[in-house]
Amino acid sequence: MPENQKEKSPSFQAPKGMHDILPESWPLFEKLYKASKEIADFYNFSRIETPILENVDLFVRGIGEATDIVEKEMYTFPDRADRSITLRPEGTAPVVRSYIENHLYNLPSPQKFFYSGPMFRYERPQKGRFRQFYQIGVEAFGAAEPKLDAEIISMLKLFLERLQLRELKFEVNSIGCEKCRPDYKKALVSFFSGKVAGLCPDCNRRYSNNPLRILDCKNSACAELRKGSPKITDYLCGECKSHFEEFLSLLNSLNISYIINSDMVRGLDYYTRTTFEITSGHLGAQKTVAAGGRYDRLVEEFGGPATPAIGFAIGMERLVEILKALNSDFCISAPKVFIATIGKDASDQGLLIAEKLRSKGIQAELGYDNASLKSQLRRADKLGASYVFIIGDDELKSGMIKWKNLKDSSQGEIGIAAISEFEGLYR
RNA sequence: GUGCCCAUGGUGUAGCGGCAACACUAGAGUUUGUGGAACUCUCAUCACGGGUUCGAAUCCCGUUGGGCACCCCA
Repeated sequence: MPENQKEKSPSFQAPKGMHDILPESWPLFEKLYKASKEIADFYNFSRIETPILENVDLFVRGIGEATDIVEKEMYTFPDRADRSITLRPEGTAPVVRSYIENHLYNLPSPQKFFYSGPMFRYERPQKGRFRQFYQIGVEAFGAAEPKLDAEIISMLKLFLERLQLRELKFEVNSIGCEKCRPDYKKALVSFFSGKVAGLCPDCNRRYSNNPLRILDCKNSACAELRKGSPKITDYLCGECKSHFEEFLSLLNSLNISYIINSDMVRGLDYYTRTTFEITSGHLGAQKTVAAGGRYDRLVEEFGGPATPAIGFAIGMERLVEILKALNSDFCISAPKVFIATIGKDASDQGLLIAEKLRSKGIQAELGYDNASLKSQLRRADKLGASYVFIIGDDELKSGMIKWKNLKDSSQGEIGIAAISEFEGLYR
């Protein structure tokens, strides 16, 4: 930066609700990626990556036309050939699309996938809620039995435990299938039919649009009015009921503590039977850290063979927020050696030595711009380097480089040619 | 999309109509080649745009961004 020359330039900002992941928090994101890859391997989930852009219809059909996401939260725009393109607001519909398009159902069943990447929702930003946010997701196709549901919850638990997160709440529910849910809806509507006047304006809208949503309204009047309302778990058909019961009993045998929240409703239309949500007390209103459920009808609805499926997604920023709150240690790796040089010739020699060391897998850093030896040492100290090599005219002449151990201040000399055998570098 | 709150160096704050201050961080230096301490110096068109005023960081309007809650969700 040239001094005294401040140019008048427009002040750019990241778009609303979008943020940079800076070097200081990247190690935490990396920790999540690493842990997810590890766990995915244990459970035989393989990596899949879908485009960030999809045709708008995929989400309209998949998530549901009347959902908030589709109605008001999608980034949808025409491309140059006037196709309607959407920045993916979630990961399940794209993976289902890929599963069908690439005929992955011809591979041995079940097929299990995981992915990670940015999602986009045009919402009002808040702590823990962004317009571009990152998710790690998991989808498993081709197994209907509750064993898979329980296994997936267990997988999620193991992942969270890897990150030392134990104070999380597991909530589970079953929202039935296309056979039993309509009966429940009817029962719910008739329960509320006499009470509509007392419900909040939002719930009046829900009453006709999506009565299930009245159940998780936070308005106290609505909470009062729904006391004694019919529970979905009492209306499950025989198959859904035994699926749910078996699922719960497997969670018990796996020693996973959970609570049944029969008011938990998912905002995406594709869910059937098992749904679940993991919440944290460390976040504000946006406390859901991971959520998912079964979607046994979606593959068929998209034109594929009837294939039961289940999946979940983890909100990375929210998890990172918790890790930060817990002061989770993460280290920025320090160079093993800092090469301080005096003069142009030494500086060039320093680059050669650094490159030689790096090619042997040793992390090395250099002084730049002819900074004084003092300031180079100061920087070496701040970076946390273990050793400094000092190269000046004398050293170039004699072929012997000075080394200094920054931890115990010991010093010594070593020949330039023998530098990569310097034993301190391998401790 | 709705309601409320906020915006001063890189960070955290003070200033409340009259010379923009403090702490920390970062960079440079303290007589010529040795870090961590001390000291010195450097780093702000007070988020942006307009208005009121002799005079605005301060008062008013708008914009942008952030936060809390709702809606909804990961």
